[in-house]
Amino acid sequence: MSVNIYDVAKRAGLSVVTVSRVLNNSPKVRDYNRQKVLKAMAELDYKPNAAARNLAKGDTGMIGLVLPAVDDPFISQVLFAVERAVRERGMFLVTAFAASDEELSHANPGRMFLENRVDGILILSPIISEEYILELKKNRFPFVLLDQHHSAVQAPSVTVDNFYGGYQATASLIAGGVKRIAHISGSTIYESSVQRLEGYKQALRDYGLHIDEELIAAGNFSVESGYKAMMGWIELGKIPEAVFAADDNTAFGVMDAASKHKIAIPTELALIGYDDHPFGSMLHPALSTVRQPTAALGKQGVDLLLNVLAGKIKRAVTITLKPEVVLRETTRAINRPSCDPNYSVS
Amino acid sequence: MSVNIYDVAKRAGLSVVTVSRVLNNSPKVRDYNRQKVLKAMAELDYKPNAAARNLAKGDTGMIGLVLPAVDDPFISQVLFAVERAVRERGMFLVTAFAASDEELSHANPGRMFLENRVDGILILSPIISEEYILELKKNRFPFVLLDQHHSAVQAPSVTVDNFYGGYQATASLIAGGVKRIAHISGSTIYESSVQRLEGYKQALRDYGLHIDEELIAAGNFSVESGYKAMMGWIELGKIPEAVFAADDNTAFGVMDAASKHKIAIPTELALIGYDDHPFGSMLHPALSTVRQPTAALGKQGVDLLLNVLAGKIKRAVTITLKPEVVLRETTRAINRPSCDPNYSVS
DNA sequence: CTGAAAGCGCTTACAG
DNA sequence: CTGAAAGCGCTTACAG
Repeated sequence: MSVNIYDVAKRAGLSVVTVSRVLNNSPKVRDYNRQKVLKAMAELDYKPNAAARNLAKGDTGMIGLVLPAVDDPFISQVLFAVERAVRERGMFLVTAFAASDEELSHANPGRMFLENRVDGILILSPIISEEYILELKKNRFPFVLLDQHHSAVQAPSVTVDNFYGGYQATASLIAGGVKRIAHISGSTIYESSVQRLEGYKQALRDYGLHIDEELIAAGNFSVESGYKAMMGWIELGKIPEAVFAADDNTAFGVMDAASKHKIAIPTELALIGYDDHPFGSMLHPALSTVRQPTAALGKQGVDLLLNVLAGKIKRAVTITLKPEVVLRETTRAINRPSCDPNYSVS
Repeated sequence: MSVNIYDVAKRAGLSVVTVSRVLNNSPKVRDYNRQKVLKAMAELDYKPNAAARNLAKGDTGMIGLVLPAVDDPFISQVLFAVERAVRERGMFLVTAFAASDEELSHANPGRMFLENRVDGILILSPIISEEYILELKKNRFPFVLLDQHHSAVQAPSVTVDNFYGGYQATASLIAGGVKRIAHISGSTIYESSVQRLEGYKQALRDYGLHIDEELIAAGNFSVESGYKAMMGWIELGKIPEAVFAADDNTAFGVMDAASKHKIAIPTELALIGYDDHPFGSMLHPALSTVRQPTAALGKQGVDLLLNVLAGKIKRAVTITLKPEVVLRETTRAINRPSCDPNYSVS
């Protein structure tokens, strides 16, 4: 129907093999001939057919990304980073969103590798069944896990150190001179939530502070859960001096509750979130937070998958990235003696 | 390398044609034979090769979506809807994010159709050069515009009625009994911003209210622009009774400023946003807004593109969807005589 | 550096 | 309802 490699070859007065070589930037084509081919291509408005190419080469030039259908800045940022990395390598990104865990584990990614649609897949999801991963392994379908921890199954993955993030967030609060530091966790079915909580506890211990279970509230990464937790403490008359929220959404809820009850931030209540939600920097006061290395997560995930595809990876490698604390206005100045037990805030 | 249609045919004791028919759910295969093929496929763990299929059939089974690399609930929701619609039709979604207008108009979508990677593309972008669309038309590459208006170029598209949305938002404020209604616009390089502004003005006119240019601020769909606009009016001592913000981000900025200056919402200031950002319903008070028909936009966009691909569309059709006002707590009760000029709020 | 030939794994008329 | 044959548009050894 449309112009193909034979048309180009004929017009250039050369063979299809040469045309193919020009297409693939093979160095062994006489420059004079290369020009002839290029000219013929332009004149005929030739567009290579990806399907034919894939069939002949045995790959698809496409990478799949399985991710939750959730409007969340962390997810979005990783998605952008993955797409960019894939594009920069001349490939394309096929996205499969999963609205539910069920979809995630089965229907969606299944379709991709069952039809050889993509060369490999990246899986960005807080939860995914181990059986599913085992099936991927059994089928020898190349994949890389993003921001995911599986103790039982060995698989190539790129993760972020949530324990470190929780620890640093808490430590930066402590450095501001506060002592009664609360935490509102994320859903504890997620390993990341558990790790952030553990980091929080460890920081408290390391600085000789008491771990008060009443100041640890169960949240679920939502504005609402932050609001409710804070309201709970207010009603109890047990208002903490500082809150480490498991994510920025939760922190926004805390700010909302504090605002409603005229609790001044950061003087009466210091606050730090997690994820560096774009809103955080625009609020008054601007929210301190822990920034995840989303760009690196996406890029390194793609690189790792490409290495798996190239057969360069022998065993299950795990790359661990570190998040970074971003101090803005909801935490107090930290250039103070952070470990002086006699120091107290005026 | 892996098992192909011949292996299946041999094992089933039938020809590849029959196997192919089973693969394509052709009705003219004796059920007994169909079972034999299915059994052979299962036993061999056969996976059809998409590239071979595409090459033989002449299509790719993939739809491309070009969209801005922006973390915005409207964009995300349309993306989810498009992916779902594409998936429900047994196809796959290839996403191309554009970080800049330059990327949007050229590099990205160009790659998709230049290599016949997808059967057609959907373009979701506030701005896109007309030359680019013209080029798509010249190349006869199937595409559909989403939420985009081009006066000069005729193209199949699905849009949302922003004039209507702006009008209804303003009218619902008026119904609450307020008179001095301000507007903070979106970037006016976007047609949608202009339309919302026009709808606002028309509503004011229709209800006999004065259009005060000082109460129309230029924003840019950001929290910051809402904050600044509101702070501007506060400093001027010219605080409006109500604000129609061009989007929820802008409205959040207004809430932030109001909270800082202890301006009570909705009693002292009524407020309505646009887009139905998930945060809106979680704030206290919960934000009234205008909900965009994102699910329908995505679904109908895909349907339209599929019709274009099937050759069912003759000329440039434009489907226009209507947004819907969602009243929550930042606007006042509307069961009041909305058009009574003598009515005033206590 | 260039090209003839075979092959990638399907589908599509066509004939039976 | 079933199958032999040709074809989709490329790439890859192999030979020269």
